[in-house]
Amino acid sequence: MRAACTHCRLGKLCFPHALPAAFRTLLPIADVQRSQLARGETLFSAGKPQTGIHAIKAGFLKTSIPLPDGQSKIIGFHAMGDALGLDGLGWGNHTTDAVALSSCEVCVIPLERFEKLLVHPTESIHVQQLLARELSRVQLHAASIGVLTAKQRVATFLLDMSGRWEARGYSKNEFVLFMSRFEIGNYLGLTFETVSRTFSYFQAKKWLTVHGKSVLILNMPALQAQLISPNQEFANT
Amino acid sequence: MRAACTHCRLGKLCFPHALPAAFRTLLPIADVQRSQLARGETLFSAGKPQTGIHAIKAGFLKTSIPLPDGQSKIIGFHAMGDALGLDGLGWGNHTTDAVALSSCEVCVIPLERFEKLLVHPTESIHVQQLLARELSRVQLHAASIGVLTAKQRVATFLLDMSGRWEARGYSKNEFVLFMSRFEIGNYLGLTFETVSRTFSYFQAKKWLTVHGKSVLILNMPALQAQLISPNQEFANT
DNA sequence: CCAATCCTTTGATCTGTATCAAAACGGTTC
DNA sequence: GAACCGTTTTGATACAGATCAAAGGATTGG
Repeated sequence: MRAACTHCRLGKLCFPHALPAAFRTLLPIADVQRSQLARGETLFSAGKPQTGIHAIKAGFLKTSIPLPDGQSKIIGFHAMGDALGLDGLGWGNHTTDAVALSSCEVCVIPLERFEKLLVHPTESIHVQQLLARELSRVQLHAASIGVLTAKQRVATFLLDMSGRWEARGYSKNEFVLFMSRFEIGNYLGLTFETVSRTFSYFQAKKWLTVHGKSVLILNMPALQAQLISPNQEFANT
Repeated sequence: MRAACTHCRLGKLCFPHALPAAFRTLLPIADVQRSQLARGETLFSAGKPQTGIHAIKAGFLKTSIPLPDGQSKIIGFHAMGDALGLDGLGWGNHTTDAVALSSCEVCVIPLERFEKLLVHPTESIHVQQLLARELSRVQLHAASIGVLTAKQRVATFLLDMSGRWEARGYSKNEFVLFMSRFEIGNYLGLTFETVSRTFSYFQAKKWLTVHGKSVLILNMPALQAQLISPNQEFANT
C-alpha cells in the first residue's frame, strides 16, 4: 500500500502537500506509506518510540495524554489534512496516544525518511512551522480550559469546529461532530452532562440546533459574543 | 552589549550551548546580543512580529496568553537556561506575552541570524527538539489543569518547581518561588485564595513549610502520592 | 425486526472552589 | 520606627458544575 503524494487528491490540505514547492521534487524520497485504521484502533501510544510522521488522508482521530493518576485527557481532535505525531520529536518517544474516532486512512512517513527530508532547509522550516502552530494551538487551549466558564468553553469548541469545516471547504454553519459528548467533555475539562446541558441551553436560546451529532448554527454572532462576556444577554435573544 | 556565547558561564544550561558541538563553530555567526530587563518589563507581546529567539541568562519570566474576553492566562514560568519566543515561528507573530518577574538578563539571537543557523541540519533538528519538548510540556499542563483537583494541581506545581531547581544544580527540597500566589493561581486555573489554602493544608499535614515565597519540602513522597490519589491519606501523616 | 448496548438528555442534589470580607504580614519609604 | 502599600492568610457564604439517578434515543448485531 504505497502512494505517491503527487497523486493524492487532498492537495494542499494534506501535510506533505502543504510543504513548499521545493519539497514536491523530493517526494520520491519520502515515498509515503498509507495505512487503514478502524474505529477505536491506536495509531501510536505515549511512551512508545516514534516510528514516523503521520498525515490524515481521511477520517478523524483524537490525541490524549495519560496522567500520573491513571486518568487520560484528550488534548486534540484531528481531521483530514492534519499532521500527527510531531510530539515524539522532542524525546524520540511519543508523549500522547492517538486513537481513531472513525475508520481512517493515514499516510505515514517513516522516521528515517522524514529525517532525510530535514537536511533541506525549506522542509525543515516547514516542520518547525507545523510544530510552532501546534504549540500555539495547545497553548490557547490550555488557557481556555483554565479560565473560561462552561458556556464559553462549549462556544469556543463549536466555533473551532465550525472554522475547521470551513477551512476544508464545507459549510461553517452546518456540520457533524465526530466525537461523543463524553469526549467533548474530556477535551474541555467538563462532564458530558454539562456539555449536553450547554447544548440544550444554546438551543433554547435559538442560537443553534443539535440532533445527535449534527449541528446547525443559527446565530454565529451570539456564540461569538459568549466569548466576550458569558453572562450578558445578546441583543437577538 | 554583545557577548560571545563561547564565554558564557551558563554552559549547557543556556539555550545556545545546549546545541550540538557543531553549532559552537557557528557562534560567531549568531553573535548573540544581550539585554537587560527590569521586573515587570515586557520582552515580547502577542500579536507583535517575532524579532528573535531568546535565551534566559539570569532571572525569571512568565509567558501568558491574552484571551478573547480580555482575561490573560499564564501558560509558563521560565528561568535561567530556558529558550523563549519559539511560539512566533508558526505565524511570524508571537502568540504569547513574555514579562519579567524579576530583573533579567536575556540573550537574543536576532531572527535573521537565527534563520541562517537553520540551514545547518543539526541546529535545525535541535530547534525542532526544543519546540517539540515545549509542546509536550504545554500538552501535559493543559491535561493537568483540565482534570486534576486543586490539591493535585498545587502538588504538581511544587514538584515541577522542585525538579527545575534540581536540574539547575540546586536543592530539590528547599527553594524560593519567584512568582506571587496570584500568578500561581492563574497558571493553575485556581484563585490565589485556593493556592494559599492548599499551601496551608500541606503545611498542616507536615509535608512542607512555607514562609512567604520560600518553600521547604519535608515529605516528597506524600506530595507525589497526591498525584496518584488526592483523597487517600498517606502512611506518614 | 427486535434485543442489547451505548449514548444522550433531563432532573435532583451535593460539593469543591470561587467569591466576598477582613485581618495579619512583610517590605519600602521617609 | 511609624506609616504605607501590596501580598498573603483565614473565615463565611454562594454557586457553577459535578455527581447521582433515571428515562428516552440511537446504533449494532443477530
